[in-house]
Amino acid sequence: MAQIWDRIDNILSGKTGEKVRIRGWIHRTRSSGKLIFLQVRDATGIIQVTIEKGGIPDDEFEAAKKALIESSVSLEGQVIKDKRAPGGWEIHPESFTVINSADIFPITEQHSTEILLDHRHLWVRSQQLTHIMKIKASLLRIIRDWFATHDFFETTPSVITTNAAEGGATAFTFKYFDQKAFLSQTAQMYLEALIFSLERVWCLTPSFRAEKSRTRRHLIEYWHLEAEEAWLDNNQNMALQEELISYVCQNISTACTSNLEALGCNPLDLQKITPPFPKITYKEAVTRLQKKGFDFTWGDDFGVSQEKVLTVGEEKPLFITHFPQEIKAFYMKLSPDGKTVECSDMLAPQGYGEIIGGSQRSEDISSMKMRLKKQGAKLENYEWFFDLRRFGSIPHSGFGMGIERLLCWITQQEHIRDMTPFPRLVRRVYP
RNA sequence: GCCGGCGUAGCUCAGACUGGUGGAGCACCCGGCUGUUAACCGGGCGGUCACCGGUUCAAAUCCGGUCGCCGGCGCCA
Repeated sequence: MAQIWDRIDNILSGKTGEKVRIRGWIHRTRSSGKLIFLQVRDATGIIQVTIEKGGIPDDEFEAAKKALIESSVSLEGQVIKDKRAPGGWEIHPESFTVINSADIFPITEQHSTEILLDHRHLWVRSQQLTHIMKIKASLLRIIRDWFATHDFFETTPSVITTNAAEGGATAFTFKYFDQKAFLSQTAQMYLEALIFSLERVWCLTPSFRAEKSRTRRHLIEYWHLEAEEAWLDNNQNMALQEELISYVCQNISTACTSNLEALGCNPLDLQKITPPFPKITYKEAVTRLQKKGFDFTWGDDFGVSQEKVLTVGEEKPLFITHFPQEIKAFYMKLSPDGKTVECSDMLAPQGYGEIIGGSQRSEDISSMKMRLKKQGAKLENYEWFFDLRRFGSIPHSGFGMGIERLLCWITQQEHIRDMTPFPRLVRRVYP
């Protein structure tokens, strides 16, 4: 027999009739003897259920009174508009069933970071993480929309590889039958191979970095969005990035208004993110830092304090272009000056850090080989990559974005670990 | 990898400086309460003071070591 269940968000917006049937979990519970107040949660919201002694059969009343937080329940009753109820609406049940009477829930109002991470499988039920996961789902949907309407093909490269593109020292290695392989740090090289048939490609894959980073901006495993575009130079590459980020911010602002507000964000701030974004060269950034008293010379890379100073007061993300080749990857195209590369980092405002790194790609095999040798890389692993320059090479560019970094800035949260349900951190791989 | 902080009841913490019979709030259980918003009131349950060693008549407390967790930096998205 089919039963129709009402959604709590519909009840709270007054869209359902007077009699409703819901199922969910007890979020909070209070009792004053002959009156029980339950906050019941489903995937769409929370509503107060008020049960009077005598309003339902006595055994159901006693079961409801005894049920602890996170017990699963179903009930049927009248919807009443009442100012005293959180949300303005409540249900007065005629029948009430405890599906599973929960054990004592280990997470209470007071809790340390450690306990929350140890009980992550239960903490994912929290309002904070629920709002973030809903926004993340919207974020991914909006990104797919944008690429689909800009002539990109979504592709599915492997996350198992023999080249550690970022140098090798920070890649996870594992036994691949009788060979050694790495967990991917980037899909970029594979995307480059795909532009020769598809021209504009993108992908979303996990990337893995075996760096012992202990910061609020790092995950060992993160969702990496990467795109590669045939025929585009670095300026056109940046134009794509600012369009994409703006589109995402505009649409998140309207699609996730209540979730953003629940997290303490003002959705209108995201409306202000429109192209173009400010752009400065690495050289200008160095000058700015020196003027502010930093002991910083050409060739140094920016640390956290430098990034904060450069982005302070900015509403929009900031592009920094043309870094010295020595501090950037071997595959970036050398600029005409011979010292810098055609690249750009997009820094989020308020010190949320680099959210996108992009560049025009080198087509010069010998210069790439020279730079790889300096890193001590094994050139034979890159032969297939050089082949891409031997068979119809063209100008092309691409970029990579950390989804969780972007989400952390959009939701203005403290720590990147809350941007993913089961964060993998240096000292934490369970649960 | 470097620097710093923390570890006491299921949870959050006080007690440590100045060694002398381990505490509070929350959770949970029992009782009371028909409008609660982290409800409230009364009672109860609850401990290898992270672990190992040392000093001492006596160690949660002082000393040494180990382990675990958190924060920051570096590296990066």
